Order: sequence, then structure tokens, then C-alpha cells
Amino acid sequence: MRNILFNIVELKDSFRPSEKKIAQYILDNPEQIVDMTITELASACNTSEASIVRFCKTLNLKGFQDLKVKIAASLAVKHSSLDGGIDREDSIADIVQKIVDFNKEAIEQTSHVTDLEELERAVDVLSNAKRIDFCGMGASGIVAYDAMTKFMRINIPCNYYQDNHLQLTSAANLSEDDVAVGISYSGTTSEVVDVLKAAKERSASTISITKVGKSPLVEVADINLFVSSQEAIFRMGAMASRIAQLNLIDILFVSVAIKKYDEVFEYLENTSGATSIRKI
Amino acid sequence: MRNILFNIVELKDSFRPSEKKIAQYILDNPEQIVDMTITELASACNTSEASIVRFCKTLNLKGFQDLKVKIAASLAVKHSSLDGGIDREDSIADIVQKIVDFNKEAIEQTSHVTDLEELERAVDVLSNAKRIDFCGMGASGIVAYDAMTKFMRINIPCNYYQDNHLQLTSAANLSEDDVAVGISYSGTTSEVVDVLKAAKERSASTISITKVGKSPLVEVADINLFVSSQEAIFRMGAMASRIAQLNLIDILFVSVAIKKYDEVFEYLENTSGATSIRKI
DNA sequence: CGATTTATGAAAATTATTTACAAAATTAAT
DNA sequence: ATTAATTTTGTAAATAATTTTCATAAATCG
Repeated sequence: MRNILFNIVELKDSFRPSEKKIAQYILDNPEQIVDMTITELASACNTSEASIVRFCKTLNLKGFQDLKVKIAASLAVKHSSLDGGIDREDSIADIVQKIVDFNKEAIEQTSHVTDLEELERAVDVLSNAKRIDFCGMGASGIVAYDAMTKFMRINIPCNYYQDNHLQLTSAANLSEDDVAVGISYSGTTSEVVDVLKAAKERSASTISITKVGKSPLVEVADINLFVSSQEAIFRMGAMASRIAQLNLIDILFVSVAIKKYDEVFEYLENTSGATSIRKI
Repeated sequence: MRNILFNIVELKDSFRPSEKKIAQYILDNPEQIVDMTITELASACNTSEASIVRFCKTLNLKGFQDLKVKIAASLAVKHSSLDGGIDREDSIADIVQKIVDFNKEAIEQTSHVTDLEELERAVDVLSNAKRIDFCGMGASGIVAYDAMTKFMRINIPCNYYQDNHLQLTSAANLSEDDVAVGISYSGTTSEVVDVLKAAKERSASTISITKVGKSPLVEVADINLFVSSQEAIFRMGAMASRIAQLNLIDILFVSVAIKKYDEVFEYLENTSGATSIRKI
């Protein structure tokens, strides 16, 4: 996890009031922070040292010193110019460059908002799953579908249904050895939330994949995985986030495959043969 | 500000004995320093806190905290390592970093293998299309599906069928104002080739999306778009290529949307409203 | 509206950093 | 080789910074 400033922007909405003040001050004066003491920062933010420390802990940092070090590191990295967005004056070459930068950035951000411990837990339950149900609607359905095609390859029984009734029926038949993965960029898709609730009722493990921050889906899931919530470019729905989600699926898949290396190796050989008959 | 580590190397000869020990330790373990206290560093260097402080002053730094901040900033220069591939000894953090690098690389490659003129032609025919059929099997089906969900948003009638018979039926009903987009990583998927052949028979425009190189699909399509063919990591199917393909779809979509800016603007507003009722 | 949870800051406790100073080591001069 | 001067160093005290505790205030919930 590297760019702490970006992290702060992302989490801003979920901060407590005093934390918001601190976040704002830091984002307004990042280069000053590294030269300030906790007491100076506290008074500059009209808050207390304790709140600064809590703020650091909220960010999963060891303490104020850690914050300073992370900010110093963040400031040393320069950003590609994605700010302007895409407009009608842009040439095809411009658009290619911007979309490329944008999608690369979305993937990069994933690693910054990824909680490795949470990821590890997800890999654990997925590795031990007797069956996995992937659930997502609309664009997130693509991600769920992609996940299914991948995990099928290593012989883990898994489902993805487009129809919410089928999703619910399937979830209602899960057991405690099974896993339901709910994918929703906003975290508010009621169908997905309902499926995870149904899965939970059956004592199955539940994993969410959403944008950073609180949401109904995050509330209901046992394990929460996040992708970046920056969707500034052009006026369109969750475009880059979908690539970030797929990137996360790749990570989960490879991690599970590595964990089950010996048995999986064989399956990959088999399915590689299967798709070489009908290349995709 | 100069890179402090570089600075230390330069000044090394002019240091006092105890300072040399400190300098050596810092250069040997720069990433550890930022997590150490002055006491820890002193004992690690077999010297005293006072010497550390003097060392900092020698470097014209305010003190030990300043040293940590400067080192953190120096370390924030990037290092990506894709060489080794992923193996069972890799930690979760390693896997995350490698997949992230890998997928970013796949996207970056897209822009290098993209023929802008060919892309421009593709954008032209897509912009003028009365109807678009997207066709792909397996993992490429995900890309076709994604493309459909996007182009639907700007009110271009389009189809994606999983069933090859339906794909062929749909293609058989295309006219010369329509476009068929065939997606296949290898370019050899017979179903996709057949669909484009059927489309061509009906005088529809045909676009292929494949890895670079000759293939049956490239032979049959009017316009050929390529993604990079690097698939070195881990032993698995076209994993990163799918992200590269999606990136290409993003480019096509945004380019078409920009081209039809005025009318499209309104549609995006509408569909944005539609999905805010049911957030994905 | 009361009960419970959550958020906050003052102050205490802890920990880290810096400084002062004396001892040790080194150097230079006889 | 011995001594004085100088430089370097570590200990311990002083200072400063950070973290924790805890009581209270604010917000939220039933």
C-alpha cells in the first residue's frame, strides 16, 4: 500500500468529523505535514493530539510518525495527468493515451486500497470452498462471470446466474463450507445484498467486492475487498472500476491457484487442452 | 531536494568513524530505517543516539525525524518486477504486485500495437452503425458482453448472444449499415470466424479484436484491432489479454461517444439516472 | 424522551529525541 | 615517549513528542 494521500481522499466520506478536518488539512498542505509535530497539526486542525493518533490508526498506520513517513513517500511520486478528463477536442491518439493511463491508474489504485489481511482471509475461504457462488448485476455481472470462468478452470464448483431468482435459489442451497461472492461497485445493489444475506443465513462465508467505503453490501459480508472509487474521467458509469474489479479477481484466482498448487496444476493442464480444441 | 541516500554515499568519506557505521547501515537497510526509533538504530549500528543526531546534523537535517522523512521520499521511486512470473513461494503481497504490474503492462502494450488509422476506421463504422453485433466465446464473451452494455448506454442497438446459433441467426439479419465485431484472443475461434463470415455475406462491416499476428479471424475482418500477445505469467489462459481487450473496448466506446457527443450526452444522462435507481 | 453508542479532548503516561557533559580516543608538539 | 590539545564518542539528564486513558459531550437509536 503506497499512496497515502490517495487513500485519504478515498476514505474521506467514512471519516469522523474531527478526522475529516484532519484529512482536509493534510490534503490542503501535504508538504507541510512532514515538518510538523503532532501538537502543531492538532492545533492547526483545531482538534486534539488524540484525534490525530486515532486518525492514523483509522488509516491502519502505526502512528503519527508513520503518517509523516507515508506522506513523504507519497509526495515523492509524481502523477500522470489524468485530471482534465476527455473532451471532444481530443484526437483518437489522445483518447487512447488517456484511457490507457486511466485504466492503468485504476489497477494501480487497487493495490493501494487493498487490505492484505482481508485478502488473505478471502483467499483462505475460497481455497477451502466446496462451492462458490458469484453474484453481480449489470456491469458487475461481467466480473462475476469472469470469476466463474476462472475458478471453473481449477475445478472448484461455482455458479454465476444472471437471473436474480436463480441467484437466490442457489444461495439458499449453500452450506457452511461454501462461499458467496457479492460484486457491486456501489455496494448498494439490493439483489446482490439479498443474495449475500441468503448465503449468510445458510452459514456460508460471504465476500464483498465494492468501492472503498461503507455500504449495505459491506455491512452484510464477512470479508470485504475494495477497489478504488475514482471515476472522474468522462461522464460514464463505473468504467475503470470494472477493470479494477477484474484485476482483483485475477489476484484472487492466482492466489487460490498458488495455494492449491499441486492439485490445480493438473487442472490447468487439462483445461488448457480443452480450450486448445476450441480456442477463445 | 537531492536524494538523501545518494547524498550519504557522496559524503561517506568525510564522515567520522561512528557516522560511517551509521551511513553503512542506512545504505544497507534503507527501508528499515523509516520504521525504527533512534534508539533502535543506535543499537543496530553499535553506536549511540547522540551520534545518530550528530550524523543528521552533519547531513544538514533538522534531526532524526527529518532523516526518516527524507529517506522515505528517496525510497518512493518505483520498481516493478515482472521477470520471474508467479511461483508458490510468493506472498500475497508479491502476487498483488505482480498481477497489478502485469495487467498494467498488458494495457500499456495495447497502445503500442494499436494502429491509429485502423482504430479511426473502426470508430467511424461504429459511429454510423444502425446496429452492432458483438461476438465472442468463453473469456472473450465477457468482452463482447461488456461492449454491449457500454454501447447500449449511448442508444446504439446492439446484441451479444452466448449461443452460437443465435449469434449466427442475428448475423444473418445484418444489413450494410450494421457492424459485426468478432472478439477472439487467438483469432482462431471458429464460431466467431463463422459469425463474421455470415455478417460479411450480408455486406455488414466487420471488425476483429485479436492478438497481434495473422489468424483466420483477421483474414475475414475488414478492420483489425490488436492487443498485445504477451501472456508469460503463470500458466493460465488469456488472462491479461482480456483486460487489454476491455481496455480496447473502452477506447472504442469513448471514441464513438465523443464523436457523437451531442446526442450521446443526453443518453448518458438518461442511463445514469436509470442505473441510479438500481446501482450496479 | 431516555438509553446506548460513538466521538472527542484534557491530562497522564509513555516513549522518543535532543542536549549537556565528561570520558575516551586521537592527534600534534615537544 | 609524554603531555596537551583536540576531536570523537557514549551516558545520562532534560526536553519534547507521542500515545493512552478516561471522563464527558454529542449523536444515534429504539
